[in-house]
Amino acid sequence: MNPPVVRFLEALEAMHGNERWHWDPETHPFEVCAGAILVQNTTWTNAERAVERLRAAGALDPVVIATTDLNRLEDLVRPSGQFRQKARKLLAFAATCLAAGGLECLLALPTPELRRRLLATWGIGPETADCICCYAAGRDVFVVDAYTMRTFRRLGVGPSSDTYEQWQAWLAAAVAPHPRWSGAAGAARAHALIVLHAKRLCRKRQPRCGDCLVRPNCRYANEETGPPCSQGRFRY
DNA sequence: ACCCAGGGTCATA
DNA sequence: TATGACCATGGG
Repeated sequence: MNPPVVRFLEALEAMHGNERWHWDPETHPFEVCAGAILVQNTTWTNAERAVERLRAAGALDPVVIATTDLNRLEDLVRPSGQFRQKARKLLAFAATCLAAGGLECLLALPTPELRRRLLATWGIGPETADCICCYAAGRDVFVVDAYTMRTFRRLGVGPSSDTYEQWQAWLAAAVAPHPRWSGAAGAARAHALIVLHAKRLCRKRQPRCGDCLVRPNCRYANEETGPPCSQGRFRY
């Protein structure tokens, strides 16, 4: 276990614990999967528009997706950007579902096999696969994304080697066996908090270090040539 | 009028 | 295996 990392997560809980996260446990698994694909390299607001359009069309379902005309699908997911690619990615994921005997069967597979099948699906890479494992299948899998790497790099901690797998293993080792942050629920909670934190305070540009409880322990916030930190006028 | 966002694929060397 | 082009909408 890595105490500074655990303390960091506790601080995130204090700052963002009351915020709502767009994938609560009752979100339908297919909606989570579609969202994970549609949010690739875009903002959540754009992805959410596409999800709502799919919902309105009754297309948050692998069978419906698989039987929907490609042009129609492209039109539905247009607001998420890269709509031609993403329409094909949804089709490919729907095919993976059907090949497994349905979404429920796919998500019931053992984690290694589930991850293998997701990664073998065109359009699904490590991050999207782990997002689905964690939030749709409820597995003990850490999601590594741009937010995760940015916040931990700024904090001044991280794996020695800068690959996706190294970050993932480092995170898992950093929290285990802490009951609150390890395990499936812990991994999901930690990632959700990191995303909220990176969006609201630890932003790429104009980070609001002045509002951040972690500031005393953050390398980035205390650099001599300091980042442009705003002064605190933000309440928790 | 820029610039970039919670990636992934493909071509090239 | 490493790097870069490409995808494309919407918000700052």
